[in-house]
Amino acid sequence: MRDIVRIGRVHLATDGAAALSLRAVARDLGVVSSAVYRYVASRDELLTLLVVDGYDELGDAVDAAVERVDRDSHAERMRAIGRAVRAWALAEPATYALLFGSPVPGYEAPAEQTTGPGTRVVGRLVEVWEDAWVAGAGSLPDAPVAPRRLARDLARIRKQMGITAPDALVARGMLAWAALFGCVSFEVFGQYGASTFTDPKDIFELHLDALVEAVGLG
Amino acid sequence: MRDIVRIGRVHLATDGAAALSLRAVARDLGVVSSAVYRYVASRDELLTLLVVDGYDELGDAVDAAVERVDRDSHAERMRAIGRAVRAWALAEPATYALLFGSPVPGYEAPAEQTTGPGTRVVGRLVEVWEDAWVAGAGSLPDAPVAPRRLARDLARIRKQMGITAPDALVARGMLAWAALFGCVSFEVFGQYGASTFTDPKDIFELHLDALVEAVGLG
DNA sequence: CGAAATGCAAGAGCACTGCTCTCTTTCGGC
DNA sequence: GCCGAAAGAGAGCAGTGCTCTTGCATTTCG
Repeated sequence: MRDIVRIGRVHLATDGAAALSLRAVARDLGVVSSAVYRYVASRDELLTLLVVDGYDELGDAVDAAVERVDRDSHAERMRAIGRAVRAWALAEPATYALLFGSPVPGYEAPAEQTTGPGTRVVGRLVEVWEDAWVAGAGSLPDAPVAPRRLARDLARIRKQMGITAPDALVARGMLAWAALFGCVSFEVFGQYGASTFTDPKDIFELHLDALVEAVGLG
Repeated sequence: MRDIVRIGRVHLATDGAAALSLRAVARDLGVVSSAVYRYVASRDELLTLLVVDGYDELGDAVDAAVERVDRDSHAERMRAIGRAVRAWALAEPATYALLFGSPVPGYEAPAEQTTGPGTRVVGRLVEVWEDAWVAGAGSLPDAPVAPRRLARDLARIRKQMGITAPDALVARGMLAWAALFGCVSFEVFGQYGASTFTDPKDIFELHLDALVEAVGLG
């Protein structure tokens, strides 16, 4: 069982998500294909196991990185999260693609199992921003955001996550969140072009600075 | 031949990229599978045709949108590009996923055919920023960017694309580019969560404003 | 201690996939 | 009318996900 996930991860890293074959996993396990169906209901369920596994690993990496930084250094904590996401994504591109790339066709990750681990990263980000806000370290206006229905949506989000930070910070946070994964995806998926940068980390650090500034932690 | 691409697009939209089957396309075409191989060398080549097709369609959509806006309204031109990308992505999620999502396993888009159409969107963005810069409409410092090797990379990019705008604008432009696709991907791939926003366009417009501001066109 | 019940893996089989090969039909130019 | 090129048909190979039945252990119960 544990072995199935382990070998599945190897295949995922080697051949990618859509090429994940239960038969091949069974072969590597030295067992016939029907035998693994005793432990895993379907290929999709194996995919779900790998999704959860990936979210957990990313979450652990982010947790470890953020805890190494002083709790009062809000900007640096945010940078640590960004760097951890990027480093993990570059180390595990196939798993990253499974989590944040195009959905695998015909496969829908069951929400009850994946939303928990899936929100760990954004949860950490929100934690940092909220900390900065209550410490008075932010520099964003606390005026409510423009369209009223959007303000209502943001109010609901604030309530759900227990945030006291104002609309502008929540909205900017979502942008920074999406932008962070946009940058990482561009780099992992090679959208920038092959040899554009001598060291891609340079431009990432610059972007990270801009995102820190965008949420008022400059 | 044209029919193959046409039906391929239908299947792409219906079942997704990895489920694209040459046999199914042949069936819909009322022809046996081997007959399709007279026109398309492999499944990967069909995928490449669809990639080029998708880039072209997105490029056309962006071109049409940006040309409807006055050439001097730089911020509004940038917004038009962003809106066009989002609208097209939501209308053609499968093709969008093929272009900007996880790479299809075992398939590498041949650069010589795809880089041309693939750079149309970013080319338009660069055009807008460069226009704004030469018109003196930007509000970004023109100090060179921090690490020297990054400055060299950016200088090479400027030369390649014929840009006169300073490092800071080029770097911020790349961030805005990645952030734009990050936002769109989050929305198309459902990373935000299912029913977070009453109208997702609200938050997108807000993010668009922030990106316009980030490149100094606020 | 022997028998029954249970757990687990094997193997065959179905329908599908990409792709290659050979055979046959069809159609246009001379 | 004929001949060659073009294009579809069909069989076949190796792979896939998944189901079902069979057989072999081990464990539990009478």
